[in-house]
Amino acid sequence: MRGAPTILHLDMDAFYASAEQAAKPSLRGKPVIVGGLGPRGVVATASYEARVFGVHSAMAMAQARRLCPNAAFLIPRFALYRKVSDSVMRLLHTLSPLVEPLSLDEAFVDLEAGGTEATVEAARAVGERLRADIRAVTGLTGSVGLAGSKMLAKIGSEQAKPDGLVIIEPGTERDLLGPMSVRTLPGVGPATAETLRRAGIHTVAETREAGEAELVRLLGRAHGTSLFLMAEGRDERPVVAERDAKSISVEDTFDVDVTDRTRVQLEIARLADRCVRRLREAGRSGRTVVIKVRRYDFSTLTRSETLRGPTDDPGVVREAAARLIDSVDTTAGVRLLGVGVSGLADYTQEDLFAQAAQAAQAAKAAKAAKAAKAAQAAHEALEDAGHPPGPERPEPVGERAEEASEGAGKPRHWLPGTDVRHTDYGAGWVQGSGVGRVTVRFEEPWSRPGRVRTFAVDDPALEPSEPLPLLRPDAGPGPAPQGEAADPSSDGTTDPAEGMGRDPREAEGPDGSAGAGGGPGQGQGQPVTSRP
DNA sequence: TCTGGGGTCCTAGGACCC
DNA sequence: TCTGGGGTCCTAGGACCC
Repeated sequence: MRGAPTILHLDMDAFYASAEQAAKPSLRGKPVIVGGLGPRGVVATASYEARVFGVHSAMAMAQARRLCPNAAFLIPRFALYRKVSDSVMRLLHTLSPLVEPLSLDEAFVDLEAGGTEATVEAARAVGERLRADIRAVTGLTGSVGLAGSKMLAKIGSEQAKPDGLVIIEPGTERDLLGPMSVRTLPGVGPATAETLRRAGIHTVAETREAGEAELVRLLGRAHGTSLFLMAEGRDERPVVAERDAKSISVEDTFDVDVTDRTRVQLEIARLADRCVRRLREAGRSGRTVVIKVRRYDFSTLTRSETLRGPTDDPGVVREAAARLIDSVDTTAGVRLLGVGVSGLADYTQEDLFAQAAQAAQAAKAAKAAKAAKAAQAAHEALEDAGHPPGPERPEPVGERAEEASEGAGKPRHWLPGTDVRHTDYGAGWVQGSGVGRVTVRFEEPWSRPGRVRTFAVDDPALEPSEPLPLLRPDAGPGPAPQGEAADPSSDGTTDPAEGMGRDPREAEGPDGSAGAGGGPGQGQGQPVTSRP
């Protein structure tokens, strides 16, 4: 606990949905729901307009559609969010070297380590300037919490939402926390809340009164003690920058449960390859291979195997994963499969060869030993199950053959929300598709709301394209505008929400680039100030 | 049309070792 | 031949977070 509110927590407001609204002028002021669009998708982020209807993160997409049928439903565009996130994180690094990102849209900053004076006034000034800079650089809004600890800074940013700043002054923590729900405290989810509720504990004050011993009895050592400290407003966790990942994993939920054993094995092999690709991109290698299986009834299990040494060899990981799935009964159907690697080691350029050779050798040895064991186990299992042991080599079925040739025929899937470019109409995004047609809205982040046109899905004039930046790139020469764009127009009087919800029919034709507004380059802040 | 995908941390039991 | 006491590693599961 610090005597001054020098721990800052930034949380971007409805991040994915706001980014989509900034990118798509026709969606501003309207409900936007970003998430998986398949039959088993969930909501990643709902815009504030959609939240009014009761839509929230992690809700099944099907339910969101029932609650808010008129929303725009879009798939996430992580490439765009990462870019925006990077520029926000760069701004945070100008405040302090100690920045701890929690996700693409959230981070702690230790202002004290950045030399900010330890006073309420100085902290507030830094927080407000940051908010203005974020708006100027990204066109989006973020909320800021400032306090003497991480927990309270985070509670502060939550209270500040949307588009605000809250300071929790040191000394006021206990009184502030007392009446709040115990769910407010970090680490208290549905299960813990239920355990506490059964013990008659609902608020932070009641948690405090229960005492540490009782909390430890209810929740175990680590959880109990940390909860007691949090309830007292005591939180000494430091802001930690640059934490290395400890595991890397990939998983897929299938639209329909998979029962075919061959398909299960194929999917596991694909996931293993994807996982290794990610591993290599991160320049790491790992020693423990984990598979994850979620069955038809949502029950989930994991199986893991630790190799003799770290590897980033796709063959080694694929084979380990294959052995692991062999031990799992999937006959009733699986809804999800996953492959992960943990026990990560750095994989540096110098010892690349030595390490690779060593890992390969170790893996080989482990493989030989395990393979013998696995073969024996498999043999027994088969006999138990009443199957004749023997080399079953199922042929690929038709389904697989089709999948394999999918790339060649190029049947294009136009997913709602994705970027496209048309040779005549320019940049736009897919609004929907079906029965051989695709509907595209032609607009750019800095244009007025655009027009909709419909094409055949295989129209050669239509191509997938990259996300455009949210603010019009500076056309002129010279340095890119940055932080000190604390210009007077950033004081909140020109809200990016203005000019929203305009009738698309008013918009000018999709003649493209030279369109509306524009303004004298960037740094002015607002993504769109178009007016009638 | 119930329930994504990518992580972190903790617990607990058994193996193994000194 | 009734139970030692830790430590560490591995595996599996679960809670939680965004």
